[in-house]
Amino acid sequence: MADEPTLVWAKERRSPRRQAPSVERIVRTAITIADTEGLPALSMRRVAAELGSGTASLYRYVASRDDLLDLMIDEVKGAEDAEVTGDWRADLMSVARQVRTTLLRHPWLSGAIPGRPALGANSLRRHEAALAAAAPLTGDITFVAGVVDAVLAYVFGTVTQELAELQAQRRSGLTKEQWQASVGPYIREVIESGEYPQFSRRVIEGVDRSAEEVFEFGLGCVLDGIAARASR
Amino acid sequence: MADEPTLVWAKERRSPRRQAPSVERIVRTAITIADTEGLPALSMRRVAAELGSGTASLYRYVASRDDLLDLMIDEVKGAEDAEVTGDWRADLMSVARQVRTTLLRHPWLSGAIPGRPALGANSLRRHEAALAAAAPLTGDITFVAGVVDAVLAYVFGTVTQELAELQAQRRSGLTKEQWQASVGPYIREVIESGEYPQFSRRVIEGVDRSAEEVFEFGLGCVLDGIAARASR
DNA sequence: AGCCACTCAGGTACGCTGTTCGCAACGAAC
DNA sequence: GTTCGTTGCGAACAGCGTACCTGAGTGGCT
Repeated sequence: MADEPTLVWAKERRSPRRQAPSVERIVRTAITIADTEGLPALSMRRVAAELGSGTASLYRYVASRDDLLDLMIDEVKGAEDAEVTGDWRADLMSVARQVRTTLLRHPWLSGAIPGRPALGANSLRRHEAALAAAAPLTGDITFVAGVVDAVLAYVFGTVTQELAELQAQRRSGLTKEQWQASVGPYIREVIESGEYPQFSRRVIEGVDRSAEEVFEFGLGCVLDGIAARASR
Repeated sequence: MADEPTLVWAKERRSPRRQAPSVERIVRTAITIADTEGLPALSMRRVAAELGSGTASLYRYVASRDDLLDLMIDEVKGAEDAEVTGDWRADLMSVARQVRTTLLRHPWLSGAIPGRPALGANSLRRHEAALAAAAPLTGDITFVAGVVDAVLAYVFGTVTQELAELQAQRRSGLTKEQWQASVGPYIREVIESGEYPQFSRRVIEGVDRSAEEVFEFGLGCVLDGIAARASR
């Protein structure tokens, strides 16, 4: 302390060793960024900036951006927690609805999942819960597995469809009105071409059901089919 | 009003007076690159190199990489061509199988679709075909639309699951054996933890069915469910 | 023939990305 | 006090999408 530099401003700014960004903080921050700004906006620099740390520091905790995505996916799946009542139909519906909510709450999720096996702890827990829900159907685990795969596949598929328009809208950077104004004429043109009679009927005559109703309808179909097969 | 169309398909193609790297050649080249090397390897420079042209030249025919992806998706869907016999079940199965084949033939497809509305000419044609296939079920177009959405959602979902492991394997750059050797111990550990009894049963007792069988089983469920709901 | 208007290929450059390397600063152990 | 492993991170690299601009080539006009 004796020979402290006399001029404060002559001192270089030594790195004050900021607080360490743990894996969990990194993942959580990445998730909020992806939630609010979309997957393309999620860069390592962006995460580091949000955390107030250096970019390179992240690589002490996460091997790569790809790994970070894997961690994000599993983290987000951890929010689900279904209880098993023994009524396979109700339980599977509950699992399906939870998966749907998660996918909708994190619009980037459906785009991040393809190409990655779901082997994280939370993915496994969810899978386990789904299997347990379907287990009362039969003792044949192969059948149960098939049922679970089918239900989860359906859920992922519908929600992906449901999100498509929303995502495209966001990507284009337009407001909802601007978007519809730019899509409308194209659709009208398609209809007027006369080449897509069923599609036209769907657009014109079809009742505009909410995404939730569409989801429940399809889910009902799948579960009905399962019930039919199980009782054979 | 400046009606700048946001949809690629709404933009009319300019007619190149001179023969040059046309849109079709660009799209086709991009598809082969994505097929053989994966989506991440698909860069504008890579496409230009393959075509023997300058990178910047591509932008005369394609507005952006994103637009190129839209065009690729629609191009690839053009290969499908289902005929309608009037037997809704057989016809829907045929549509479903064709969609599956397409998704498998182009492993990048399932990862490129999320976030994009399917409004291209070929997407519409396929949707039209699916609606026509389901039309004999009932006169209620809303019901028909729901059915088609459910079936296509299921197909997309299962194939995405089916591709997950394959894609991860490719991403890791390992051979099939190396991959299995690296995953195996982890799975064993998961099983031995005892926390996932149903999952363990599935792995140990479950019959290992082929991807095709899994697909057909789930498809059967969905169609059975539809049949049950239609007859009510 | 000479000129203009125009199209279009493509080199260059900018700002961004993921990721690596090596150094500086620290806490603990000796 | 010295050493040593650990940790934060500035700087740099290769590669990306793409906007800008130059120059070459073409067709129609005078």
